[in-house]
Amino acid sequence: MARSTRESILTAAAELMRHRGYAGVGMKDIAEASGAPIGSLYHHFRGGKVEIAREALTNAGHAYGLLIPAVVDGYDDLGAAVEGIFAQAAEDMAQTGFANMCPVASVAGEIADTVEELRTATRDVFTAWIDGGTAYFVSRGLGRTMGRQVTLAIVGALEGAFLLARAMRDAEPLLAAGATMAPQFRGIALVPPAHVGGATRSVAT
Amino acid sequence: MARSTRESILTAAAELMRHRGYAGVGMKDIAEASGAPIGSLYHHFRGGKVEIAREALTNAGHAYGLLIPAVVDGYDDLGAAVEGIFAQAAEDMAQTGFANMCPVASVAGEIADTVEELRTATRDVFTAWIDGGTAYFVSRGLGRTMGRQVTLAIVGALEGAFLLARAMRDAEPLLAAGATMAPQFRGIALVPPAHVGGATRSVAT
DNA sequence: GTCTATAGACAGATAGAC
DNA sequence: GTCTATCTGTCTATAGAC
Repeated sequence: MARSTRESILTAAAELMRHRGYAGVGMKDIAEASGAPIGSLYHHFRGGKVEIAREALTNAGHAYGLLIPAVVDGYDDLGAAVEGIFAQAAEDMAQTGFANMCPVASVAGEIADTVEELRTATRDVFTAWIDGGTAYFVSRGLGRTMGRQVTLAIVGALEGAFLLARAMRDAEPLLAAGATMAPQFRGIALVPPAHVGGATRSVAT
Repeated sequence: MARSTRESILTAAAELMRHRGYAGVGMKDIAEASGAPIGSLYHHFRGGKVEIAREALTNAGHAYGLLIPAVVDGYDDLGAAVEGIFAQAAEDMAQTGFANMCPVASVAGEIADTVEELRTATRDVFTAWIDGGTAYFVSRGLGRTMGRQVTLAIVGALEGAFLLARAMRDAEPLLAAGATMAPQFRGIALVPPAHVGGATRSVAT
């Protein structure tokens, strides 16, 4: 899965931080999980823990940014698409024993006021999601303003519902979010996706 | 503000964890911020850091659970109320320099898979919010099913939008959430609140 | 570029004087 | 019930052999 040492360090860090956040993960944990000794971590990432986290979050963020468009590709009605996103998320969560999907969210709340370099990293990930989602919805025929608002609402509701679902070990918050947001958009048509299709959905990091 | 030593320890812990999460706050930090020496922390909380966090989160959770009903009290239309909640949240956030409103959310994502005692504490807080919110909306004339779904959706969307807003240092996610959810509920009437009025909105812990 | 050993600071927790 | 001194373990980071 991970060819280089560098890569295995990043995937190990992302996986650990997804579960335990930033401060809860030690360099020793990352070393053990990646199979690399501590020295290698500092050899590949001279910036230490912060740099590892920054790159791990950025990589994971890019991967997760593809998920929403991949799911929406299968729908031609915005309301149905929104419902599908949350239903898919609920299913994934239940299958993974309610572990959070994305390390970015786990870390973002913890470091927003303290580690500026990581705050900007999470901000950049969120911004990329929102800009990318907006562009995607525009390509599916929505107006730019509406595309952006829908993307912001979906991403925000997803992250919050994940938080509740993890703490409660129950998918109800995700389903309630979908059920509440979807009717609003029912009847709004999406034009067929322009690209050929490629992107497949993948849950694991 | 905080009379007893015990109380000042809990408010200091809640305030610190609101900004830095659980693992990011040390006992020494709590001691310094509360004015109590380390020994006092263990005298009052034999369970150590976990017990302090558990009680701090529970207390803060109760306080924040009153906020949504307090805001909604001022509205007689569900759509306007939903919009009001997010507008209010956006205003508060901007005023506090985008610090998260509630320590429960900051901590919940970090410990859901690792510190079971704190996970149940956050779960209990969320459950109390949802049950309390449902009961409140029922008292305002909504059906139980809809009241619960609306509460779940509001709480989830709020937490997620807070996360985005903190990372981005921008209130747009909160406003987008309100704008997206509100129209759905416009025209659904709320009967006047039963109680006399008392509860005033308070942002600080 | 890989890996070991360890420095130096700090964590959570405790004992016990007052 | 308050507070100090300290124990033990772990943290991030580094030095330097290979």
